[in-house]
Amino acid sequence: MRSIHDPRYHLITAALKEIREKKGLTQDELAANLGKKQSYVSKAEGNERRLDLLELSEWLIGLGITLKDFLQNIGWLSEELSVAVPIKGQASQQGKDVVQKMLLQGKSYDVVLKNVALDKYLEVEEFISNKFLALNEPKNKQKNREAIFEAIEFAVKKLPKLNPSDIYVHLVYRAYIRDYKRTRAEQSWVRAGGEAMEIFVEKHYSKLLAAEGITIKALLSGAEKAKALKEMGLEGVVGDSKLDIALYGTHKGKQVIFGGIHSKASLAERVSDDVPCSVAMMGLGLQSILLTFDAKSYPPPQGNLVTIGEFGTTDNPSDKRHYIESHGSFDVCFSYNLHTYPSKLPTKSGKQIYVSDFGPDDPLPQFIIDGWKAFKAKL
Amino acid sequence: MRSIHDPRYHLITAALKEIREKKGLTQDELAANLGKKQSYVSKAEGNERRLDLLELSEWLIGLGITLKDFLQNIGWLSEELSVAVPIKGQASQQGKDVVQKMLLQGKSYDVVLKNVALDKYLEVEEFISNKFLALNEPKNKQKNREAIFEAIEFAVKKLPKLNPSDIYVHLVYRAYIRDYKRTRAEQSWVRAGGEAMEIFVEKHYSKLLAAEGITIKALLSGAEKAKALKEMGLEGVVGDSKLDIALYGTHKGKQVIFGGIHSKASLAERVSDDVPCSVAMMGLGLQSILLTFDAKSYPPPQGNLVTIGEFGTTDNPSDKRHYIESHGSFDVCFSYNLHTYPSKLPTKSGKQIYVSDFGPDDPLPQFIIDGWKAFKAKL
DNA sequence: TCGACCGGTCG
DNA sequence: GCGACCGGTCG
Repeated sequence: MRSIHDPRYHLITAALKEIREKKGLTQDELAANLGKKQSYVSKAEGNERRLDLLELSEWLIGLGITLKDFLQNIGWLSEELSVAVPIKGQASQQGKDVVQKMLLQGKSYDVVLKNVALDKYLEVEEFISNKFLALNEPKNKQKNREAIFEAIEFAVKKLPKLNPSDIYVHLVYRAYIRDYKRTRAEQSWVRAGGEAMEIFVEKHYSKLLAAEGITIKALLSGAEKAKALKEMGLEGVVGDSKLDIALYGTHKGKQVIFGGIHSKASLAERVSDDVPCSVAMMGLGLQSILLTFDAKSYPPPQGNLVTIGEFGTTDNPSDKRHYIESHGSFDVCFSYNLHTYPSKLPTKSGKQIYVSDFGPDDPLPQFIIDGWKAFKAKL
Repeated sequence: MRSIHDPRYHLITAALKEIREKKGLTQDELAANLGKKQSYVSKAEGNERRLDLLELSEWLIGLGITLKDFLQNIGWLSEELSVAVPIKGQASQQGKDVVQKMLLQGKSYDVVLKNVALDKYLEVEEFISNKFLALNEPKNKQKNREAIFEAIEFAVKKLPKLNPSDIYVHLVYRAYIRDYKRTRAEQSWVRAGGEAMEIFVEKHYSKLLAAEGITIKALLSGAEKAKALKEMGLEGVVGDSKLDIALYGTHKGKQVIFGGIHSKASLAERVSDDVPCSVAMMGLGLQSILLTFDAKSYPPPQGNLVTIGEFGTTDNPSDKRHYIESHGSFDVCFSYNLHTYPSKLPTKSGKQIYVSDFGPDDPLPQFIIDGWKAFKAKL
C-alpha cells in the first residue's frame, strides 16, 4: 500500500490543515512562507502529493510550530509525557458526571469528575487551555500565577459542585503540564501553582470578610511576610517563620492582625514547615488556619489518579491527620477535597479537619469571623 | 531542489543505516521486519527512494527504536532537555581543572571542576553513566538509591580533591537526568538521590567511627526512624519528628543512642522541617548535626551553574545561615560544598558552619567522637 | 503500603 | 538576588 492512501497519513495532513486554519493562514500565505506555489499546499493537504520528512519539517516552520509540538499534537510523541494529561475534547458525559480521558505514557485512563455537565466542562477546558497557551507567547505579559489563579477562579465559578481538589489537580495542574512550554512545566507549576492558590483564597473570601471589617491578604513577597510576622510579634521568634495569608480586623479605625492562613496544595512532609510558626501564633492567641486542596493522587500503575488526599481515614489516620487531631498544631484544618474524611468528634486535641468546597456552605468564613470576634473581645 | 538530494535528508538515511548496523541487522532482516523486499531497504538507505513520515515511523518500529529517540539522535528534538546535562566525552583539561561541557536547550555551557585530572574524570563519567544506564534495563534488580550511592562513592574515591557538592550535582545528578529513563528522572532523583546521600554518609564514616565504638546508621524506613526517635525519648514529642541518620555509642555492652544527623542535599525552605526535631534533641542533650551538600546552583540564563550554595556570606548571611549562627537550631552544620563560607567566629548562637570534603581533614568524625565522649561522661 | 525525598522556577 | 513553591517516585 502506498502510504499516501494510508488513513494514518491522512491524519497528518488533516492536522496540518487544521493548524493552518487555526493560525488564520490561507493556502496562499502558507505557500508564500514556504517559497512554493499555492498548488503545492493544496495538493499536499489533499493527499495528492506526498510530503517527506524534510518537506514536513519546512512546512512546520512555515506554520510556526515545532516538530515536537506537531508530533505530540498527532499523538506520535505521547509516550514521552509521563505525567498524566487530559486529552482535549475527549471528555464525555456519564450520568451526572464527566469522564475525562487522561493520557499517560501512551495509555488512556479515565478520571471521573462528579457533578459536572459536559458543556460546562468543555467551556472550562477551553478557557484554561487558552490561558496557559497564551503564557507561551513571547509577548505575554501576564504572570504565571495570575493565569493559574484565573483558571482556578473560572473553574470554581463554572463548576461549583465539582470537588475543588479535582479542579486544582485535574483541570488546572494537568492542563498546565500539557500546555505550558516556556520552561519546565512541573517546576514552573511548583513556583506558580502554590502562589496562585494563595491569590485565589484571598480573592475568593475578601468580599465576604470585608463585610465584617476583616481584610484577608496573601503575603506574596518576603517583605510582606516579614511585615505580617512582625505585626504578630513573631519576628525571629521561631527561626524564620512562614505564613502565607494574613488576617486583619478593624479596631478603633486601625487594622489589627489577628491570625493567618497556612496554605498548601498538598501536604507531604512539608506541612511540618508551618508547624513552628503555627504553634507560636496559637501561643499568642492568634488564629492559625491550615488550608489545603489535599491534592494527592497516585498515578498508574500504583494508583488510579483519584485525588484521595493524604489524611487517611479517621479509623486509620495518616501522620498528617495527627498534626491536627492529636498534636493540635493548627487551630483548624480546612480541606477543599471532598475525598478527605472530616474529623470524627471529639478529637484528642480538640482541633478538627473540615471538608468543604467554595460554595455557600463553606464554613471557613464564619470560622474566621468568630476568630476575629473572640480576638477583639480580648483587646 | 528535490529533498531526496538535500544533505539534511542524507543525515537521516545515514542515521537509519548506522542504527541498523549497530543493531546487527542485515538489509534482508530489516526488510523482513517491515514486510518489504530487501531492495526497499537498499534504495531508501541509498537515497534512491524517498521515505515519508509514515514509512519512517514503521522503519523505526522495525529497528526497535522510538521516534523520539531517533529524532533526538539526529538532533531534531535536542531542544527538549531543559535541564543542563553534561555531554559525554566532551570534557577537557584546563590547567589543573576539567571543563565539563553542559547542554541546555541546545546551548553549551562550561562548568569548571577544580583539581581534577581529565583521565580520572572520564573514568568516573563512564562508571556513573553505565550505572545509571543499567537502571533502565528491564531485568535490573539494583535499587536506584544504591546505584546513586555507588556513583557518589566511586567519584569521591577517584576525585578526592573535587568539591563534593560538584560531585553530587554535576557528576551524579546531571548524569542521572541524562541517562535515567525508566520514570521521570527528576522526580526519581528526588526520591532516590536524598536517600543515596544518607547511605553514603553511613558507609563513608562507619569504619572510622566503629574504631571508637560508635555506630552510624542511616534510617531508611519509617520503622527505623520511629525506633530511633523512641530510643531518644522523642516519640510523638514534636509532632512527627524527622531524623535521617542515628548515632549510637557502646556503653556497658549496650548500644546507646546519643545523637543523629539531619541530611539534606540542598536546604531551600526544607531545612525548617528538621528544626523542631533538632531543637528537641538538643534539649535532651542529644547531638544534632546538620549535614548538607549545600547543592544549589542556578541554571542559565539567571545563573552560571556554579554550586554557589544557599548560605550567603558571613557579611551578607541568608536566612539559612541564621538557622545555625543566630538561632542555633542545630549543634553544628557541616557543608560539603567548598563554595560555602564557613562561620566567622564567634557566632551569636555559638553554633557554627564547617566546610569540609570527605578527605583526611574532615572534622565531622572528631565532632561525633567528642559528642559521644561528652554524652558518655554524663551517663 | 503511604511516607519523605529535592531543585527549577520566577517573582 | 535569593526565597519558597510542590508532586512523581519507589521503597
